[in-house]
Order: sequence, then C-alpha cells, then structure tokens
Amino acid sequence: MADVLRLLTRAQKLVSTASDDAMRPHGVRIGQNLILEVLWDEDELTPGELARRLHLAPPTIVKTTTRMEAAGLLERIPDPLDGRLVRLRLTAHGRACQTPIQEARRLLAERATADLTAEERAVLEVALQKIIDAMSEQQ
Amino acid sequence: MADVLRLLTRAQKLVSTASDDAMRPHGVRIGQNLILEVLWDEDELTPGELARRLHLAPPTIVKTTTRMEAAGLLERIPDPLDGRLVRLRLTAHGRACQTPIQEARRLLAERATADLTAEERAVLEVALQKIIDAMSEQQ
DNA sequence: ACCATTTCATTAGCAGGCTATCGATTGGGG
DNA sequence: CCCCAATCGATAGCCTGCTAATGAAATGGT
Repeated sequence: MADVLRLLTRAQKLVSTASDDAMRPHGVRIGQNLILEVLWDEDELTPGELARRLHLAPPTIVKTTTRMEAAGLLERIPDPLDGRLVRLRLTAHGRACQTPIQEARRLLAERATADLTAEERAVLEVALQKIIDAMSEQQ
Repeated sequence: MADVLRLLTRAQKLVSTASDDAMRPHGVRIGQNLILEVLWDEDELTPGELARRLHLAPPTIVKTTTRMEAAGLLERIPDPLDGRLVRLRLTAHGRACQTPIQEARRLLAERATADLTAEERAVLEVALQKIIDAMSEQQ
C-alpha cells in the first residue's frame, strides 16, 4: 500500500518547484506571488493580516515583504491611526504584473491536473479538504 | 471552483508541520526522518545516492547529514575503493530510534486520512500520482 | 603515461519557513 | 491619570531547500 502522505509531499514539491520556475521570469519568487494575490484583491493590508490570511508566521511576511519592497513591488506606509501598524501598499509595478502572473499560475494548474478526470478532480478536492480538516484540529 | 493546487499546498504544509512536531520529541527534525528511513532500509549509502532516492539536491543532504552527524545519528566513513565517495553509516542511536519514529509516522498518516473513505483514499492516490507524472515531464 | 573530462562531496550564498525575543504603541483598569 | 497588559512589527537565530562554484579523485583516450 502506497504511502499517501509521501505522494502528497512529492506532488506538492513538484508543483512548488514548477510554480517557482513559472514566477521567476516575472521577477517574483514562490512565496511572493501569494502575497501579491492577496494584495491584488485587497491592498494596504498589514503584515499581521497577511500572515493570518496566508497561514504564515508574521516574521515570514516581514522578511518576504522586505525583499519585495527592495524589488519595487510594494512599499511600507505607516498607519495614520495606529502607530503599531504598517500598511503594505502595491506599487504600479506590483499591480502591473498581476495579469501575467495569474496567467502563469492558471497554466500551471491546468498542466498539473490535465490528466485527471472530472470525477478524480472532485474527489481529490474533497479528500484534500478532509485531510486539511483533520490536521487543523487541535493537538 | 476551488483551486486544487492551493488545497494541495495547504494540506502538505499542515502534514509537514504535524510531522515535525511528531519527530521532534525523538530528537529528529522533519527532513531527517526521511534520510533515516532510507538508511534503515539500506545503510552506508552515499550523499549522492540519498539525494537521488529522496529527490533532493546533494547539498541539502550534505547539510542535513552534517547536523545529524553532530546529533550522533550517523557517521561519515570514507569509501575504501573510491576516494571521492563518503558512506553515511547509522550509529546505534540512529538505528535505535527506528521503531518510535516509524510508529509516530504511522499514527500521523492514520490521523491525516482517518476521515477518508476507502474509495476516496484510492482516488486520492491515483490523482496525486497523475499530478506527479504530469509535473515530472520535462518542460 | 599523461592530460582532459567526468563524477563526487563540499562550501558559499540565497529564499522561504519557523520560534523566541525585543521595542514601541495602544488600550483599559484602578 | 497612570501603569500594566495586550498587540504589533521587526530582529535574531535556526532548519530545509535550492543553484553555482570549488576541489579532489577516478576514468578514458591518445
């Protein structure tokens, strides 16, 4: 009996590597496109809010957004009402790469799941969600 | 329509985190148990051979095994026939933790897939394998 | 027998994750 | 009003992964 968790790990790693390869030509690295996708939908979020939405630790967001700031994708704006908060605002460049990056991501998803039947795709979705639920329970 | 790749990423991350938590009490970190499992099956492999079997880059193996050597899990032995090669040999300690670690891993796999029906499990396996195959094709 | 190519392990340097800690600001209770 | 707790971003330090470059050893062709 094959180890489902190993297949899961291997599949995710291959997808992740391919995703990085797909994003690179657009000057964006693998975790960065996730941050961009959230900000494209809602700009000027704080690092903490981004961390919650992406299920990442705040320092991960801070480090990555610092690099993204250096790359000219976004800028840090102090919140006028709360001195503790920082707003991450997309630059024109950060907004400009939305279309090509989303298209690259769409192509990747298409390629990855091209050989799956509709039923397999549906069951895969359900099964992954069940795993996520099981692992999200405390303990 | 939900993004299957996001579910895949999220499921893998949760499993990976839980795996790390499960391994930690045994003094082993997340990537290290994979190396151990290969060596339990066949000892005294070289870093390059391990890298091929685990689909990792050689420097990753070198760095991790260096830490494992410091932790007393294995030792480096020069190959008597080929001066370029290094053999990674498990210590008594590295062999001793096999049972508890495999048990922890088994429990984790059980917990992760507990809510899946037999059919869902089977389809999940097939679907993940198809994704792996699709992403393994060059380009 | 020599020299160039290949094949290894290793090192250096980077990105993406994490936890623990620090410092500053906000907010609430006395 | 003031101080203490909560909240937030940033920093330090760790592990895992990668590519590129280094250096040593083996191999093969001439």
